[in-house]
Amino acid sequence: MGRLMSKSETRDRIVEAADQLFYHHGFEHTSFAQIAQVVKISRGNFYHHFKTKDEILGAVISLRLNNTSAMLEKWELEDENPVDRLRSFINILITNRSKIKRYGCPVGTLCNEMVKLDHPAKGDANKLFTLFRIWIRKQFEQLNRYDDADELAMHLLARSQGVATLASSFNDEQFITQEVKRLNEWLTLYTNPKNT
Amino acid sequence: MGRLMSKSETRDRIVEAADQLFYHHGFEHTSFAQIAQVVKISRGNFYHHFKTKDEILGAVISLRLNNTSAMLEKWELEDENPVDRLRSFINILITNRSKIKRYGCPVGTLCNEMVKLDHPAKGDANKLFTLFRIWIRKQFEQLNRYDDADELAMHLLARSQGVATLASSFNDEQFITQEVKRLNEWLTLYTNPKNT
DNA sequence: TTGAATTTAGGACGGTTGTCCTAGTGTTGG
DNA sequence: CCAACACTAGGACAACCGTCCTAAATTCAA
Repeated sequence: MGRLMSKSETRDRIVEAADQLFYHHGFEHTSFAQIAQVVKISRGNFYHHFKTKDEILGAVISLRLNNTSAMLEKWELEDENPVDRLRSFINILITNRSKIKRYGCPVGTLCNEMVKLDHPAKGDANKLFTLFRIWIRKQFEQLNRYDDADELAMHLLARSQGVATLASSFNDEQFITQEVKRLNEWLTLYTNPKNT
Repeated sequence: MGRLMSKSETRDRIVEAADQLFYHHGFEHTSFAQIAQVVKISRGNFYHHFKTKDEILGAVISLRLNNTSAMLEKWELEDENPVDRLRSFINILITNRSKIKRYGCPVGTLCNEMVKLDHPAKGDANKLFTLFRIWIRKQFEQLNRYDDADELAMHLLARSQGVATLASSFNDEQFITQEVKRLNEWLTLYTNPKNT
């Protein structure tokens, strides 16, 4: 009767569904049953694709790492100078503002949960942050901020995280716009290469 | 044999244990069994003190609201001027840095979880943020920043949240010190009352 | 066309969860 | 001292969880 799907095809659909559900409702609060309902496969079928729930989590993190890498590389190509690239980073707050308002930052909230659960994948989830950290640091280095590039990168990351946390807690989208303006003003300070 | 404890006494011990466990492992991941183990009462005994788990959550939030209020009032009395009061606020990042490194901010992470669970107590948890928000706003108003007092309050809150999120994700205590220094420098800009 | 391999559905399983009931113990006021 | 009350322990309960097994359906190669 029904056509069977290739293993990898179904696998991808599972990972994509889990990705969304983990973001919307958290990892622990998402069950196999919910994922199965979205993907429209039977609960028992999971075992054929993933041995454990943690294995799905691993695949989701891996997917996000790939997507993030691709995004960062795209910015690297599209934008002429480091400041514009950093503005592209800041601008994801605007682009994703309605989702951020509802669910916060996908990276920050996942890391938060992993920390609370003391989950083995804690370190892998953090690689998402590290990806951004290194990329931002590189931009500041290109602005000749060799000494404090990493500090500036962490600062910018933290600012973004704070915006996402408060935006979702207060359900306030306008606050995102407000803070992005501040961030862009702050970034202007670093437009001109440092002298010395 | 053993002496019975008054209802309110046991109740308080339950709430305190739950408060810690919710902070360390999250609300959903904390079970009645775990709380019972800490308080050293039987699982079935809960029903006499709390009808549901959500009721415990309500009591925990209420406790935190009281503690926070008391802390803010104390700062209001102890510190001479608004800037020093704001520095007291910033300084909790230092005071609680080892716990923040391990578990993040108790307010932010709880609100995060409530949002993901779409929990009825979401609004109550957010009152914790609002408490800080109003208090910080008041300090900026006393610095004659009538127009943007609330914006500055939200900004300061967001900065603190970002620090807590990244500190726990990267398990980095030194980063807290680093950012607190930045925050204090930022605050210096507002030392002198605005002219107009 | 036949046989092996892949993909699927459905359900069993042991464990844990929050909730709730009941019997018994300790406490206290009359 | 006794009855009313407050508190507790232990376990029943249905529901759900992640995991895993088995058998049927589909696909594909020989």
